[in-house]
Parts: sequence; structure tokens; C-alpha cells
Amino acid sequence: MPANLIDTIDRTSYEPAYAQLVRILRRQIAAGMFRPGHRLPSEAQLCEQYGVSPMTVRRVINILVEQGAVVAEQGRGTFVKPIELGTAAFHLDELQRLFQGEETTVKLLEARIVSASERTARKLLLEVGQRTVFIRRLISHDESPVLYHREHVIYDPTRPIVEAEMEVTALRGLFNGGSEATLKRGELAIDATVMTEEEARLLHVSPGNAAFRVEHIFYDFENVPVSWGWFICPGDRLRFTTTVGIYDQEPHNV
Amino acid sequence: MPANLIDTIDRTSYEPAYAQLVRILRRQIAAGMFRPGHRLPSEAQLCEQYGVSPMTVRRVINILVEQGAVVAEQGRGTFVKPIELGTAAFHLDELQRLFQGEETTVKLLEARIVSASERTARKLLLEVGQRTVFIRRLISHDESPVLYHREHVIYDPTRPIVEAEMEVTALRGLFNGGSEATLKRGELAIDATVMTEEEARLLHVSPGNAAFRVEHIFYDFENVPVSWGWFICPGDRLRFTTTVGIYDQEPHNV
DNA sequence: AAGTGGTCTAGACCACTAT
DNA sequence: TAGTGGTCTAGACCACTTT
Repeated sequence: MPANLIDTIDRTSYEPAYAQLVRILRRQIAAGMFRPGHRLPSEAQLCEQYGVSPMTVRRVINILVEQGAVVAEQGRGTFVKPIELGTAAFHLDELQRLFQGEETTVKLLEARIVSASERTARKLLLEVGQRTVFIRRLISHDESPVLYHREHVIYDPTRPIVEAEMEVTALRGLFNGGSEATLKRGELAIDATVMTEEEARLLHVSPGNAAFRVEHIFYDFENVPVSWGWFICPGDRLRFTTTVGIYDQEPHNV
Repeated sequence: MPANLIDTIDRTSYEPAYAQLVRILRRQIAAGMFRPGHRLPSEAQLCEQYGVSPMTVRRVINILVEQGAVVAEQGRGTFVKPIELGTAAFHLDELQRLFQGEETTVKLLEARIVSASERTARKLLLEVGQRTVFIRRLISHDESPVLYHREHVIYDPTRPIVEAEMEVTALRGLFNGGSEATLKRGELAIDATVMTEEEARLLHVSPGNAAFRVEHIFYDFENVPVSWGWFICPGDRLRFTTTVGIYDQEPHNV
């Protein structure tokens, strides 16, 4: 039985051979040709079958492994991976989309110098009473508020980040990958909470509603924490979604 | 000026050359040697500097691109990527860890055949009134309840999945990647909600507390939806965390 | 034209697993 | 021992961008 003509690499295509083979194998797995736990053809067989070099097949297998579709075991073979919930990754795509649109506005509610509380001092590695800049922002989309942001930025006149952070446009850069060259890394965590009265009022929802709370700490290139705070988002205005298992198309994650 | 001895590839090491070079470049970026937006040495330069072949350097760059540390532009060069919030991905590692431990127990609260409601029918592509198996489970860790799971599984005597799903151990397999060869893919979504009285009672928290609601639909290899339901988890017993930007170590995601 | 990233080859050698 | 995945080479050729 000759191989399906669709499952053939077109050397005249603009799509590279390795990408075509990834697509072909993904589709075959998704179609159930290779079931979870079963072995894929060996790399040597794939070389011969599709007329590509070992290095190219190797690359294809690597990509499928990274995508979580298969698992390669040295000396044994390459096996189709069963569906696995634990590897699910939720992306903040929706948040990103929010900041890309022109209909999104950032309103600075407050920005003033305060003395660090015990909690703020602990998060930013400061002494209690040291100065921080307390910033409150309201992010709206299509005139409707969707995010309430409050953060503490360390106050250091020699550090230009304070002025930069005050700019309402700085937030947009953070989400879209602007030129925030002063920040090196950040740590994020999502909680589920019930909104306070202040939060509910600002976001135009009834108090007692559920919300996501995205806490963040950002560090500069000297690994000094420079910003701590969180976003509040009503639970019904944001949805984190993902997929697990085998898809015909490339996964949008990984 | 000779290169730092630490930034040298040890050919006698068990760690492959490409992995060493990934580590070296990551560290240099994290140390601020190459700042966001700046150009990395060209691939030819890296070949000469570290004494590896073009193919190996290419692989290294590919890995750094996948990790989100750099962006490669054909004809221009490879540039360090600025920190970008939108690319953050939250993993369910904690959930997975939960199911790996031996201290985790799954208790079947209920399993009975019911007629599909309008909502269930829509989700599972059934007619209203068709039979589904309604399952309620309580997942506990160290004798303390952490997850409440309710799902509808389509009822089809010829389909073995019903019996398999009834097994309380099936859930464990789903999270750890067991041998669930009947399920092809799933779609997941996270909401923030306020717990109902029933949920709060089962999870031993006060009603009105916030919770994560992880909704799921699973499909078999014929792309037929076979299971719809959701997990409820108290907001203070689960935290989704992630990092953005440049880290010295490999990111645990991607 | 020169320099950059991007693909691909045809092999070599190694480490591991099964028989 | 034979078969499997895993690394690596030393080039070739191409597409793209800058000068």
C-alpha cells in the first residue's frame, strides 16, 4: 500500500520540509493512526519514507516532544503521549489583546509618595517606613472598566524607573513587550478573591462578586524588587482558556 | 581580552554542547551583558567564539527563541527580547502535584443516570432529555478537601469510557498522563466565582468565599464530546504562578 | 556586495534498550 | 548484536536586510 499522497513532502513549497513533516505526523496522530502509548516509526524509517535526512527527522521529533504530542525514549522509540491535564498552561492572551486595542484607556487615579507598610516593606525588601510611590490605575475597554491596578514602586530619585512607571503608557509597553529595558523579570500569581467595596465600585459591579487577583513583583537588572502590586479583574470579564491533548493544528502555547 | 573561562564549552562534560551554550547565553543576558533590544553576536561569531558548528549554534538560538529570551530576525540579527507580560503562561503544576501524592484521595459522592438539561445537551451536543451519567467527586489532600468535581459523561452502553470514567482512579490518570487512550483532547477554561452553599459545605469553607472554577470538555478520537463538567477549588488553596522576563535558570514553562 | 538568519544534507559517533 | 534515540560536524544553498 503506497503512502497517502497528502502525507508527502512538497519540496517546491515555501513551507520547510521539517514543518510539513510536523504537520503530517500531528495529523496522523490526531486522526488516530497512532494511538496514545503506541510507537511511532523509527527515525530511520521516517527518513526513508519521507526522503529527508536524519537531522531533519530529529528536528521534527524534537518539535513534537516540545509540543507535548510524543515522548522519545532513547533506545526504545518514540511514543504518542496520552492526554495530560497537569501540563495545561493558561495564557494571558486575552489581557494582551486588551492592551493592544486602541479602545483601551488607562486612567491614573492616584500617585503619591507613602511610607511602606509592613507588608509592602516585606515584598519590596525595604525597611518599614521607607518611601514608595503608590499608584492606582483604572484600565477600561470600550469605556467599560475591566482592570483595577494598584502598585507600590520604590522611591529612589536616582532611579529613572519612577518617572517611567508613572506614565500611563508604561503599562501598555509591559503587556506588549515595549522598550521597558529597566525591568529584568517579574513574578506573577493568580488568586481568586471576592471584590472589596472599593474595587466593585470602580469596576461597576456589585460588591461581593468574584474576581481574579493577579499579583506581581518586578525586578530590575540588579535583581532589586522595584514594583509590587496587583490587578483586580471581575471574574466574568476575563476567561483563561487552554487545550490539552492532540490537536490537528499547532498548539498556540509552547 | 580572552573570554571568561566559565563561558567556555566543556567537551568532556556529560551536558551536551548545545545545552551548555544555551546556559551560557542565558546567563550573559540575565547578567545584563546583552540588554533588551540589543543584538547578540552573529551566528558565525558564536561558532568561532565557542568552537561549535553552525548547526549547533542554530539549535541554541532556536531554543532561546522558544524560551522567549530572544527574537531572531532574518537578515538583521538576533535581539534580546524585552519583558512581556502578555506571554505569561500559568501552569497547573500545583494541581498535578496534588494528584501525584499518595496522600490524595478521590471520593465518589454520586454517580447516576440523568436526563440532559438544556445546558448539558448544548455542551455535549446531545438532544435535551438524552441520558448522561452525572458524577460528583470530592478530592482531598491530607484529609482536607481541596477540589469538588462534577461532570456529565455521555451514556452509551457500547462505549467503554463510561465504566472507565466511573473509576475514581481515572482522574489521577488524567492529571498524570496515565493510559487514558480513549480521550483525544480537552478544552479548559478558568473562571473566578463565588462558591455556592453546597460547594462551600463540601469544601469546608464559609459560603460566599471566592473560588476557581475550572470547566472542561473532553473529546474522544471521533471528536465527539464525551465529558463536560468543572472543578471547584477554594481561592486560597490554589495559586497559579509564573514568571516573565529573563531568568538565569531555564524557565519551567515552554 | 556583504552579512545576517534559515534550511538541509550525509554521514559519524555515542548511549541506551531489547533480544 | 541489532536497533533505537541523541549529538555533532562541515559544509551547501537560500532568503532577507543593510550598506
